[in-house]
This record gives sequence, C-alpha cells and structure tokens, in this order.
Amino acid sequence: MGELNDAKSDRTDGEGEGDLPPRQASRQTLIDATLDSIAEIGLIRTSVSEIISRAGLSRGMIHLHFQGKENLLVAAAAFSSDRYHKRLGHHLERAKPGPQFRIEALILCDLSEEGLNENIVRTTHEFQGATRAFPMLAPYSDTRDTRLRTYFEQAFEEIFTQLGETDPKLAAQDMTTGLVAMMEGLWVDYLLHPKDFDRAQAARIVFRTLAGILPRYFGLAGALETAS
Amino acid sequence: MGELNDAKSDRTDGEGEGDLPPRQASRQTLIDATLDSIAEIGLIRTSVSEIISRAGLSRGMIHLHFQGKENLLVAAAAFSSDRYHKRLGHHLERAKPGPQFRIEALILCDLSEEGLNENIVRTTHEFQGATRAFPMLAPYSDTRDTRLRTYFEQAFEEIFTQLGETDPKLAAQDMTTGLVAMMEGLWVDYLLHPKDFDRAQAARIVFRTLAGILPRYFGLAGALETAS
DNA sequence: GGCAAAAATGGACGATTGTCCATTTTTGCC
DNA sequence: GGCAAAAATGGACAATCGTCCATTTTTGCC
Repeated sequence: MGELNDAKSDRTDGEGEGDLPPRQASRQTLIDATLDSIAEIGLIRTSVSEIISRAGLSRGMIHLHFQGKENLLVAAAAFSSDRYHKRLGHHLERAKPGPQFRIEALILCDLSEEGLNENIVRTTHEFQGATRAFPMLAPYSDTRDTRLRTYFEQAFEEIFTQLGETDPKLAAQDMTTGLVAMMEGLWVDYLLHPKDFDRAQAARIVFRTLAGILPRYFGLAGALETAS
Repeated sequence: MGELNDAKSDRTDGEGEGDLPPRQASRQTLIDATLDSIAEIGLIRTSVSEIISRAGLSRGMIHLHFQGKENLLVAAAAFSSDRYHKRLGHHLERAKPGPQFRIEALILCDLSEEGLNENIVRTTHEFQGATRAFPMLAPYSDTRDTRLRTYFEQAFEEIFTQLGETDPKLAAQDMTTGLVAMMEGLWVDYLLHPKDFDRAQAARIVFRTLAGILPRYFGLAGALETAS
C-alpha cells in the first residue's frame, strides 16, 4: 500500500523526533545519490562528501534532512526495499490464478530486467553485508527474503495440500528454503558476472528444478496449466 | 618456495618490492587479526588501529610486512581462499569413487561445521562485497565459485554422459549453475540467520532437488550406490 | 660479550571522515 | 514589495583514517 508518498504534514513519522524536515525533493535526491554511490563504488567509499557531490547539494543537507549519515543510509535501504516489494506485488497481481502461477510470477519478476540489474543487485548486496557495521539496516536486508519466502511458502503449501502430502507445511518450508536459496545464489552469480549472466538459462534451471520435484505443476518453460 | 631468510644485503630499499618480508609469525598474526575483525565488525570498520589492537602489535608492523593496509587485505583474502580450497580437496580425496559421491562430498563439505561457520561466511561475504571498492580482492572472491563450479561440472558431465544425454556439457552446466546457486544461497541464509540454520534440513533440501532431476544417482539422504 | 642486522615500536603527519552551525538564499504569505 | 519562515549553503571542528620513519628492542652469529 501507499507508504512514503507526500502526506505533506506527516507528523507522526518515525520515532519521537519533534522537528520534521519537510522538503521532499532534495530528500529524495539525497537518497538517489546515496543508492547510486553505493552501487557504483560500494558502501565503504560512500562518504558524505561523495553523496553531496553526486546530489549536487551542499554539505549541511544531510544533517538537515536526516540528522546524520546513518539515518540517510537507513532511508535509502528502506526506499530500495519498498520499491522491490511494490514490484513483487505488481507481478503477483498480474499472475494467473493458481499457486504455480504465483510462484512463476515471483521467479520471473526476480529475474527480469527491472527486477535484476546491476544497481539493484549491488545495493542489495552492500546493505546485506553492512548489517554487522550498521545493525539498523538489518530489517531491510532481511525483508526481501522474509516477504518473498512468505509468498512462496503459501503457494507451495497449497500445492502440497492438493497433492495430499502428509505434512504440507514442512514440505512447503523445504521447497521454499531451496528455491529462495537458488534465487539468492543466482543474484550473487549475476553480481559477480553481470555480463555472462543468461536470464533465460537461469529461468530454465529454476523451472527444471521445480519440474523435477513437482512435475504436475511445472515444466521446463514455467508453470503448467494442467493442475488437476 | 620457502625463502624466508637470507637476501641479507638487499639494501636498495627503494620503493620497489625488492625487500622480502621475513618474520612469518607476526605476519600470520596480522592476517588472523584482520580476518577476525572483518568477521566481527565488518570490513568497513576494520581499520589499521583495530587490526593492530587485536594483533597486539604496533602500528608500523602493517607497513613493515605488507607495505600498506591494502596488501594486508589481499593477503588475508588469499589465506582464507587457500584454506577453503584445501578443505575442499581434503573432502574430495576421501570421497568414494563415482561422480555422485564427489558431488556429495563437496556439498557436505560446504555444509559442515568446519566449512560453514560464522567466521567463514562473514569474511567471505565481506570480501565478495568489497570487490567494487578493492578490485584486487576480486580473484579470491571469485575462486570459490570457479573452483567449486569446475568440480561439479566435471562430475555432472560424467553422469550425463553415462545417461546418454545428447548434450552432456550443456546439461552439466545447467545443473552446476543451479547447484552452486543453491549452495551460495544457503550460505546467505546461514549468514543472516546463523541460529535458525539447520544443516540437516539444508542437506535434505539439496539432495531432494538432485534426486528430482537425477533419481538414479541421488536420494533424499545423499548419493546412491546404484549407478549402473 | 660485542655488534650488526632484523624485528618491532609508537608517534608525527597530512588527508579525510562525519557533525554541526553561523550565514545566505529562496520561498510563500500579507 | 516587505518580511518572516523555510531551505540551502559551505566552512569550522575534532576525530579518525592510513602512511611513514626515527628510534628502540630483540635476534643471531663471531
């Protein structure tokens, strides 16, 4: 649903800080510059000077809008995470009915040009790795897996229930863990070799794996219509 | 190989790399301290002061042994990578003959307590993410996938050749990419939730996936003896 | 024990970090 | 147009960064 858009006097925002810096445009400029810098030169080298240089703004803006660099990083991670989940929801809405089609939609979303590109993969990976240094980033790094996992798990549970599995919850958990791991690993693969990465091959591999375990629901090309 | 003494009168002392760093003990102490620091507080916060504090040595030692922080990071990455591959080789030697047993050995090695623990996962992930900031670390981050991938690919090619697959090389590539991705993803899973991670479940998931595609070679518990 | 080389020390150094604030510029309402 | 509030500026500041070197301590051979 609609989070962080306008709502001009959103007073209750965040914790109990009294003063609310409003100007939205340069706030977003700072977030964009931060994400660009992280993607391009990494979180380590993303300094305040680097950010304001990319944003074309002055030094004090970060403190004015975010009361420090750390909050800016959190805001950037939140923005990135939110964008990711909006995309997921978008693809889910367009999916045909049936659990196997929701699973297919999520997989194809995560491998599409808009869902899997160098900027996204780099920033995601950087945030993930910075969890130790900046614990407040953890929830946003974790959300990707958590939310994606939930969608997968529900869909798999439907399937295993249909199949009459004795413990559909456990089977769904295992399938989800394996599938999320494979998707995560493909992202790392893309991160390390963006030029050699083949989206079609990646999708084929994922669906071949699913077809091996759930042949009535998945084929090599994706989800199958013929679910009893 | 082992030249750690003599070269006594290499007095040129210019900025060329003529002088050989001799004292091995404190050199290793620095590497260990660096890896510990990276695992514990992350690469971002691993400063020279932090390293020498953990090592119990003095400030100048880094410059004496490594001519700078960057070379120390490279040496630490190289040491970590080397240790990983020695462990892989060890497990490969002990594997029963047959490609499916080599694959099983690699998987179990990568999921064992000695192959998958918080220190290893954290440092590996940190180095992987630092590739953008420190390009000289790239080869050592890449080696893990490359070497593991080679082992898998050869074994799978044997299997697919035995099965009379029309294009055993391509099939082996796909299987390898999927399996490496899944292993990589399980590492990330462990990284984010070391307490909740279940090694037995992880192994079961991997073998269930393999069993789905290669049922004559793998069962839910691991590799099968019955490969005609 | 003497003594030169090696190993190790720890402070100086300039550069850069993130924070903060006194100012200036822009905005928006009368 | 005037003028107060908001937005934006850019430099001061202490702290920390990594590098480097003059010095001291330890080592090893005669």
